[in-house]
Parts: sequence; structure tokens; C-alpha cells
Amino acid sequence: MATRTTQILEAAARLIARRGVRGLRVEELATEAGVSTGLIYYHFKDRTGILRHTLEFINDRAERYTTGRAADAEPLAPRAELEEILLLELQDTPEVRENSAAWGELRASAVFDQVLREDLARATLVWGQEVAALLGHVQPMAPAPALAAAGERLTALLEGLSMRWLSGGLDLGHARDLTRGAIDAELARLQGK
Amino acid sequence: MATRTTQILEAAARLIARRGVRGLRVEELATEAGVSTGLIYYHFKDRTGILRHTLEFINDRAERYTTGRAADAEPLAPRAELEEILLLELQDTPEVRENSAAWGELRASAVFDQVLREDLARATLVWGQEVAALLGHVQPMAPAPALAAAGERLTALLEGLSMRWLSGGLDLGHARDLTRGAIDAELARLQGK
DNA sequence: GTCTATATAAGGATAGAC
DNA sequence: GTCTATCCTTATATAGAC
Repeated sequence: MATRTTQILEAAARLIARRGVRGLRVEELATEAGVSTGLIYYHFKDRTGILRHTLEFINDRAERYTTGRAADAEPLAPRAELEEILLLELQDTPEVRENSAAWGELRASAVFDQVLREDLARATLVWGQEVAALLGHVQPMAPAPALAAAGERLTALLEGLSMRWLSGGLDLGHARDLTRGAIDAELARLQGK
Repeated sequence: MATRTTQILEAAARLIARRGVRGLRVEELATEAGVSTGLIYYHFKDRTGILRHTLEFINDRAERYTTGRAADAEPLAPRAELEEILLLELQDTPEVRENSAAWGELRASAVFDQVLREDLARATLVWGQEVAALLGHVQPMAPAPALAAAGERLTALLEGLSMRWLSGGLDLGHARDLTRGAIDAELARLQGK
């Protein structure tokens, strides 16, 4: 299953996590993937093509590990499930690091590049809604708009914490504690209203 | 007071807000500033020098508008002051846009560039502590660690919201509402404990 | 499909005149 | 201090053999 193109995409993901989207050099990618630059252009047309496919590839992987709860596992309590989903983004594994780094790059690039915005906005929306739905399981009486806002805040916070973690200013364990605290805070607010 | 070097730095700030740190071209900067590339190298040595000085310049400006409350203005209630400080970062003025964009670029660059991390960590820490202190005025009975955590969360959230705003996925008014809601949530949590 | 070799362009940086 | 002209390196991209 490790076809040549996925081999290149995996290398690209590693390299983007290491050097950033804008630090990706095609020749370096060729070396990392163990192929020639010519082959890369043959498969992906140009630099932009590499980037597009890699980000797509990364997005697919992220969905897999976000959704990836074994079918035979016992179902979690709503609050625990919410926590688990959010904390999945704060793990020190190569896969999560790569995905988070790539996501941060995508976000940062979109500030200056119109083209990336649409995908990003869609993915952001979906993610916020997922979290809002989970919050709704914990607090079934809370009004929908309040849940939606809390979902947006928790996901935005997670992006902020991820960036601080990846940029070296925040210890992972602390980031996870802060995330749990944010869940508490949002639930306290939903209850108080 | 508009010396040649500040003229160049102002142009650089504009350009970074438009193209990003990594999209900054020295020749484009020369055009934007209305000078020659030679002059830029004369003053700033090399591309890195331009970047360093520009980020410093931008940081100084940010402190001015964060601290910039007229001495004759009536003092605000603690909660209002907290809100004001946070919302200063979410305004649609060229200055705030430039500063936020530059800050986001700095953060994103630091993921891949060791050199920038130290400054960033220090500034982040100070900011979080300021917010924690303001929270302490609102909730004098809250324990210090809880205040510190809330300060970290609010500032991290603000970074996340800023990026969403700048990357086009989030309306400014909504970002401000979400910020107010986050303050409510944190205060609710501090009270509940 | 894959490689080697190379064309072409972009951007950073310097020299030297004024 | 400032400009013009130019060099040199780095990267993207293509051509053509296998």
C-alpha cells in the first residue's frame, strides 16, 4: 500500500512539520522521499500541487485519528468523550505533531493567501460544531447558540495552545491541563446562564 | 521624526501585514518605502536584520497602544478594564492588523526557527501575567494559580481568534463577542471553585 | 515511471559612483 | 546617505534518456 506517491506525501508531511509549508524545498523533499525531483514534478505538476495534495493527505489522516475510537471500546461518558476529543490534538506523537504543525502553517498561510481560506473555513466550522454537539450531550438544557459559541472558543483556544506548544513556549502537560480547565469554565458558564 | 529608517520600518510593517514575514521581498520593500535596495542593506545589514528591527519596531508600537489609556480618563471598573485590554487586540485598524499579523507570523515562524522563541516566550509570559493580574482585581479571592491559568487561556484564545479573524474565517464583531463570553466563562469558573 | 542533467527565474547581497 | 548596476546563489521547473 505504500505506493510511490504516498511515500512522497508522507515525506512531505514530515518535512512540513520540520520546516513549514514555506520552508519546503522540492529538492530536499526528493532526498527525504528517496526519489528524484523529476519524479515529484511528474506526479504533482508543480510546487503548489505538492502542497495541495499534502494538506489533503494530512487532513485525511487527522480525521482518521479523530474518529478513531475502537468499536469494541466501552462508550465514554459525555464529559469524558468531549475531553478526549479535544486532548487528541495535544499529544506528542509524530502524527499529531505533523498534523498540528501543518494546520498551523495552513492557518498562517491563509492570512496572506486567499486560495487556502475556503478549505480552512469549512474544516474549522465542522470542528466547532462537533465540539458544540458534544457539549450539548453534557449540558442538554443549554441553548444552541451558547453551545455553538463555546465550541468555537474551545477549538480556537486549542489552536492557540497548539501553536504555543509547537513554538516551544508551552509544556504539553500544561497545555492539556489548561484545556481541561477551559472545559470546566465553559461548562460553568453554560450552567450559570 | 519620520527618519529614513523609521520610514523603511513602517513600510516593512505594512508589507509584513500584507505578505507575511516569509513573503517579504527586499526589492518590494524598497519600492514600498520609496528607497533603493542598497539603502536598505546599508541600514539593516541583511534580510534578517530587517526582520529583527521590524519586529522590535512593531512590538514597541503594540506596547504603546496596549498601555495607551489617557491619564485624564476616569478609571474603569476592573471587569471593564480587563475587557478593554483584551479587546484592544481585536480592532480593524491598520496598526492592530499589522501588529496581529506580525505576531501571528512570529508565532508561526518560531515553530521552525529556534532563534525567535525566546523573545516570543518572554512576551507571552508577560502578557498572560498582566491579564491574570486584572482577573485578580475582579476576583480578589481567587487563588493565584487559578488566575494564572485563566490568564494563559484568555491570551491563547485571543491568539487563536486573531488568526481566525485575519485568515478570513471569523467576523470581527463575533470575535469580540466570543472574547467577552470567554471572560464570563473564566469568571464563572473562578467563582465556582 | 523514474532518473540525470540542465535551463530559467527569483531574490539576496555587494561594488562603486555620486 | 543614497542610488544604479550587477553578481551570485538558490529553487523551481523542464527535456530527454532509460
